[in-house]
Amino acid sequence: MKPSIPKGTRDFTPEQVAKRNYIFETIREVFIKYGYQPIETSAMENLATLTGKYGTEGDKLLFKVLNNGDFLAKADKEALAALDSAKAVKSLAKRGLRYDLTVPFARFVVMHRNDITFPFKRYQIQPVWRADRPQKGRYQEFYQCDVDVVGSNSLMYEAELVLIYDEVFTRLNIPVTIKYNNRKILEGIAEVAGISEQFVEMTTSIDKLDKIGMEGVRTDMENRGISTDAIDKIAGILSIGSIDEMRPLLSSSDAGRKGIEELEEMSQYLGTATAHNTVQFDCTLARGLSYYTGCIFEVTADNVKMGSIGGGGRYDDLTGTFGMKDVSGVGVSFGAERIYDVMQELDLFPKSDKSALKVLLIAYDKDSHHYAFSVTIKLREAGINADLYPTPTKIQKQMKYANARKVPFTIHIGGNEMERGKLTLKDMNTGVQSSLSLEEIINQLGDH
RNA sequence: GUGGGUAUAGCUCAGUUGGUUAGAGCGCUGGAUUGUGGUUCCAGAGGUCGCCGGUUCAACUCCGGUUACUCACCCCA
Repeated sequence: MKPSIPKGTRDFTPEQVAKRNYIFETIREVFIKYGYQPIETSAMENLATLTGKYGTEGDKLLFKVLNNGDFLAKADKEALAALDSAKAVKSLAKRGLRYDLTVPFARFVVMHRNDITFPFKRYQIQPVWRADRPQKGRYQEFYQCDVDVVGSNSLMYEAELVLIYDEVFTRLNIPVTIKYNNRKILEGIAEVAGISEQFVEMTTSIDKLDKIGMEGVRTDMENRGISTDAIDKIAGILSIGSIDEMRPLLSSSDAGRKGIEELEEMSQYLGTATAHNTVQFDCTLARGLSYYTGCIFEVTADNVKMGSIGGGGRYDDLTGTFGMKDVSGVGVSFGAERIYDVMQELDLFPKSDKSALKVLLIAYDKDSHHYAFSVTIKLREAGINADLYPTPTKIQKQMKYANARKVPFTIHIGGNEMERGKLTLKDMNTGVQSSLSLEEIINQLGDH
């Protein structure tokens, strides 16, 4: 059969894995430095845990895991006869693949509440699955790097998460803009415009601003049934750039005032820190229809045309659906796949790879091949990534292999080397060869 | 869910208004080369032209269907 992989999935070559690990490790190091602890959850969740958490659209994108055994015997015969897939699936699949890391985390918190000390700071770097139509920068299996803290209302954490964004992208050498807003400010805008009941329509529309422009948003809001009066008011407020100018316009709204208060407190915490990237207030930032209730964040790469490479915010009642009330959380996510694409485009990956092979040994005959193997063992004991070509075949062929492996050094061992007890070390970049003892070679390669 | 595009060698792709034995580059294998690679030269292996049907004397080529992949929209990371 012709080999293939499911749509929206990918294989990764050794080179790609090295680059991806570089991103994951950088993110992980920063998370740990800020006091976050790792958790992991199973790829599969009970379907009931997942359904209803992502809206009707999200439910359609859940991967279901078919029940084992004679699953048809226990299936909902009526639903099957009626060809009602949505109804029948409940009796066919009791498990599904996780859609994001936030809902499994909420479940985790509730289930382990007795073992957790709050505020609980956790990070999680794992793949998630969505049965979406794949396209550029969008896959059915992709990694999320989430960092959240639950069990505290302190706006210190909002500031901390901004600093985490700043540090990660500084370390990765990606210039970014970190935008923030507050859901309560958007609520305030809706209230002032007199369309509180159309809040969801308004935010969905505003979220598209950078894509379709203000005129596009106006017509989109019209199509969603928002009055032109309200649209004028909303457009007027959105054109404002600073929190100070916004304050008087939202003074009549409780939510609006609270939102501004929260942003100011976050700014105070941030005030003492120096960010390397642009951190700016953007009242047009809306972030879809998710569960966010307070501050929201979004990160975009400067100089590259790409969707957001990170986002997150405050959610007041994430664990509520699992029966644990009044637990506030705030968190952000890093889009590892898109970060990879950005770094690839800007050529930001480090050239040297510590995990790559350092030296390949080449033997000229059977005797020296055995000798070379013992040298290989000694090099490995000295902590040097070393490999020996499996047979003492034609040198040309062995050198070709060395090139393919992109190894920076080769060690040649034949009768001459064995007699003199000195090995021939070749620098593959310069072509320079030198006759050295094993100790000298270990010293030289160990330094690099 | 809606709408485009593509499908030919392991990979990237050519293939003339339909015409007889379907090509190139890269890669692979062997050789030129008895202790030295990235360059060069020679030779070789490798294809039911995605699948099914239709039109035609004749289909990789035209038409219909189908499947897969892909891009964009919706939504999202």
